[in-house]
Amino acid sequence: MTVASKTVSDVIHSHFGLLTRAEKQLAESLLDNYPVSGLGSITTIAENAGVSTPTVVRMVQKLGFKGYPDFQAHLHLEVEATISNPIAKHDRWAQNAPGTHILNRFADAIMGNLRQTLTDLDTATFDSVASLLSNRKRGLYFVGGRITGALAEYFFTHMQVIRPATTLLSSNSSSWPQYVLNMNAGDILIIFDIRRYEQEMVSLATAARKRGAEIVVFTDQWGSPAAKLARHAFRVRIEAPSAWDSSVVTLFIVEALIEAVQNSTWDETKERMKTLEGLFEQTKLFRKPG
Amino acid sequence: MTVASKTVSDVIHSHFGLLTRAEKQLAESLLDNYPVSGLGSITTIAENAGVSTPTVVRMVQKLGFKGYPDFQAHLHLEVEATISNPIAKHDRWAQNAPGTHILNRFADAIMGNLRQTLTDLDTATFDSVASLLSNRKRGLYFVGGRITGALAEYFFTHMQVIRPATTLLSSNSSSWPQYVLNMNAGDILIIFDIRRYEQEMVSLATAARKRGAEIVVFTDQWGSPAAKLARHAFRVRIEAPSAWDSSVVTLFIVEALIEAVQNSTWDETKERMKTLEGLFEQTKLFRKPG
DNA sequence: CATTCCCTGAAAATTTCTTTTCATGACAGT
DNA sequence: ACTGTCATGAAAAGAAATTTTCAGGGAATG
Repeated sequence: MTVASKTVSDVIHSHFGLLTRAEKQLAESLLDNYPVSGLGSITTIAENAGVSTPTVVRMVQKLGFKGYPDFQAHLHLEVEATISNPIAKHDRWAQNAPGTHILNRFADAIMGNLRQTLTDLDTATFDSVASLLSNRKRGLYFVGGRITGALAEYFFTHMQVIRPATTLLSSNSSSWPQYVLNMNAGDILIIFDIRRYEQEMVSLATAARKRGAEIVVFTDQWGSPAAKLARHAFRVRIEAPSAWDSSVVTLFIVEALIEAVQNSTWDETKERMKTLEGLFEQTKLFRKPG
Repeated sequence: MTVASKTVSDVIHSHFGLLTRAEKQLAESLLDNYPVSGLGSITTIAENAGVSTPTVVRMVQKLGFKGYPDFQAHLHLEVEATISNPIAKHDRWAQNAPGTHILNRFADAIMGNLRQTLTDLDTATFDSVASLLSNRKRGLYFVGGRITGALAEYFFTHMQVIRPATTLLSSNSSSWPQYVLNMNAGDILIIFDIRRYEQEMVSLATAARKRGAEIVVFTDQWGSPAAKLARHAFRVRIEAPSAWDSSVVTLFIVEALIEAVQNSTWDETKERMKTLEGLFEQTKLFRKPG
């Protein structure tokens, strides 16, 4: 094979599937902090990756290099190309693409959203919500709109594993009254409502409040009307260089909450997850193999 | 002497007057294309400078380094500092919270994931996939697993607005054969498969391939087995300070793709969205006000 | 349960790199 | 011109890195 035109990183990726366990471990170590991680001697990088030097030799040969020195020479060329090219000085995220590539523009926007959201976010709110969701006596109800329904589902799927009494409301508002009927005082309704706010969300929130439920809202910086009825609201920045809004930061908050809840009830959660594993295994036995 | 705070370049400059003819020659060779020129072995840089290796040793010792390896280690650190660190690391993202707050730790992790993913990502792959998805003659099929199903749904919901012929497969694998039956050659199957890879995904991918479908896989850095059958695969970093993997960066790629597709077919999409608006309005009229 | 295959790292063998030694030659001062 | 000093690189010695060999071990297969 010819290695000339492709970067070492490319070569590693294109061969990744063919690598063995120790080799994958090494490859990851190399790609982590690439390409600087490959600057040292074969002994050094073997140690950093936790593999033996023969593994290094075998892998670089498998990748098509003559030997470690050859491999390193290619890396040096790349380092040189990266450093000596002033434009490449990381005003861009994705290499080998213009700074105006959609990936780079998106990355900039998401960074800004994340920073702004976290600046505005009150960590006390976050902690309070995490604590609310950790309380197993409270039932959880998740609901999202047309677009945000997927986020609600994502949140629900995780919480369902972590704790009992979690319910995902259908995106179809006609079925909501039945869910409200089942809500008890102290239950929590988690609403995702991003702009083009859905009118029905307010009705749902009002009805839930009447049943004594607490409301947590994920919305954008302008605020869903449902946020006014909420005990806690997360105002997330959603701007993207796109005709669509970005849910990346919202998902970020959701994942952080999942971890916070899981962490605060780990002992109980651990048991649940073990049991779940068992159930999955059983389910597999019921099925015919692929 | 301590070399810690000063760069190697500084040290060379400050000692330049004390250097002999051959050493000055070597020093200039090093400063030319600094610091990359010092990456190779002592033999290499001696040759490049046109001096002998003992001259190199004598000079670096004169500069205060223990020996050539010591000298080179310092250079490596400088190269690393120059290359990495594209965005200054925030000691804390969320104000008024300790740096160890889950939000801050999560933000660090996601930033690392995003950076790493974009470094590894081939923009040509991204563009190819965007182009594939933009082709309205190709039917689109989305499928995800237990956790990633929400991502598939999110992607699907957007693409459904942007273009016709999009289908979301149920997470339940028993219904997949019927979908495969409807696939035509050239159709595209978008698979989300993150670790704890689901065995059925490979079967699905194989079956789809037999029907002539192209496969695009979203997976993690270790790679779903289904990725081997794929025309294109996105390897996304998913590590988080959590018992769960993070889907944030995956969602990022999805959103960027949505925008890329939408952008490349804006004229057609615009019409569709207008029509859709109208349909939503109509639906509202059918309902009683909340 | 035996067998095969292949990954893996310890250790040896080999190559390369780094340092030291030392002879040569240039130059300055006498 | 003689002598001492010092820079310089060839070559040897020493150290480290790289590659190869090989045996143990684990997973897959029959």
